[in-house]
Amino acid sequence: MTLDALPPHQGGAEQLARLLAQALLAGHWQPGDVFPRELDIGKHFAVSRNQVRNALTSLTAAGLLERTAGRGTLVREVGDWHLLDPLMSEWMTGLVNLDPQLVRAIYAFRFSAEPVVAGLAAQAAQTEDIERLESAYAGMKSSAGSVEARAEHAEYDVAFHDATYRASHNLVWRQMGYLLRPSIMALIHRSQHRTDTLDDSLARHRQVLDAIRSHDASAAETAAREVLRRTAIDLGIVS
Amino acid sequence: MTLDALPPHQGGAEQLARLLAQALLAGHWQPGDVFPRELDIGKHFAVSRNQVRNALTSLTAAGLLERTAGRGTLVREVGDWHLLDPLMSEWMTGLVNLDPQLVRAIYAFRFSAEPVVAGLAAQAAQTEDIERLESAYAGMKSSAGSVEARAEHAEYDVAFHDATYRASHNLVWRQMGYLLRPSIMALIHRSQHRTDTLDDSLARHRQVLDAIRSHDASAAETAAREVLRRTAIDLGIVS
DNA sequence: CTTGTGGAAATGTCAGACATTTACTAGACT
DNA sequence: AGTCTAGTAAATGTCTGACATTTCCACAAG
Repeated sequence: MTLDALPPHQGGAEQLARLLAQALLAGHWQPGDVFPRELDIGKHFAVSRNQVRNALTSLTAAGLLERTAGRGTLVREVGDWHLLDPLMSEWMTGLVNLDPQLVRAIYAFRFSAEPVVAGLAAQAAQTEDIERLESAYAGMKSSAGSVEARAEHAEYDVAFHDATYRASHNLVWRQMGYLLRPSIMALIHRSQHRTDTLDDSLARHRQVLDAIRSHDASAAETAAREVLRRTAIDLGIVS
Repeated sequence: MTLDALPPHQGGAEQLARLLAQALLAGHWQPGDVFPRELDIGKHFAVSRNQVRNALTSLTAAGLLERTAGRGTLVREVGDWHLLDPLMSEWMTGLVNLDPQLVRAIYAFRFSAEPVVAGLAAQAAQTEDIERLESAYAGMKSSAGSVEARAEHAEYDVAFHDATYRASHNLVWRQMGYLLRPSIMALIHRSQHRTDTLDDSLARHRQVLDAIRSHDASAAETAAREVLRRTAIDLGIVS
């Protein structure tokens, strides 16, 4: 694989990093492939070697690449990617054709984890957590009608789930909020968002909110599972 | 806080990063404090500005620091730390006096997550997963007797739990194996490792192994909970 | 067949100058 | 007095060129 298929770029090393990362995430290179050399990348995109090195440092930290002096830069296999790195979430979020294997893996994780998190949230939620959830829910509701507000709706959707993770009041679970954004964005992108499915999704979110507000852990668990079942349908994972 | 209290260092930027990170993790600086300037760090440790910048890049990527041109380097608050970053695990592993709040947070996470993971592992485990678990269990057993083999025992303990996460065959859960090392190391460091508690721990691990081997998800869940109850006692979280 | 030696090619490191951003200070003007 | 506006200092960010180090490979000597 060469660099020729990649679009031009404009801006600093972060833009370059995003560009290269998304090419990797889209599978333009196979695991074990040698990645282009620093100087070639710099020449192709007309940036300094510094910028290239900064970008590659990010990709290496995210587990996408493996660099060794003398040998060059190799592409690591999917199992080694740091899916929980916030940078990864950012890169995945803007990607339209995310690898279906990844989408399914993230969904499977959420399906096993989020009920537990919702249960913890029901136990640990404070007033401010409830307020965050209510505010996000209200946003989802108000942006549910129009088609052009689907980006806004997605943001509120992300905010709702992130608020759930934060409400667990656990430092580790809280970190995983990052993972939600690409998952939900993929959801929004694939689903048609017909009015009935949106209403259904909204109702299920409300169940979660109510259960957490009344500190009912087991109700929160089952309600979270129901939300994710709806998600699975919209993602095309089950029918 | 100044740099004077830190031990000297020897080696590349990674060593320096570890040193500074461990100082941060130990709470030598408060959130919001200004971190020493690049040139001062370089002067103090007699390294080039490049090394310092490389080290600080790692700390920034891990969410420990926030850097802005003109203002300087600030220490971020605990909630922003990327606890799931593998580098963080590496830094925490070698730290003797880990913040008890962190130890408890990681333990609470494991207590809520690991039963689920064990359940998934029971459903998804292949032959090679079982073999990994058995090999780790055998290592734990063989190194259980002697006191001087406690480091070796810890490695097998880590390997056992890591194998459990891997056996879930989920790309996201698999990433979390990193988090186990500092947790288990803290455990080893604090517990006296008397023979009876070791035997008890071993027996509970065996329950998990058996449940996964026989693909009994709910048995694996309860067995994992039992392992973690033993862990909680040894960590001094409950009595 | 093995071993060693040299060179090519890649990433890693260094040093210095310069750019950019930020915060603060002093002064002019109203 | 108060407020806006240069101007300056100080920090991180960037560029450039040279050099160091590691790795691989080819080729020749034993």
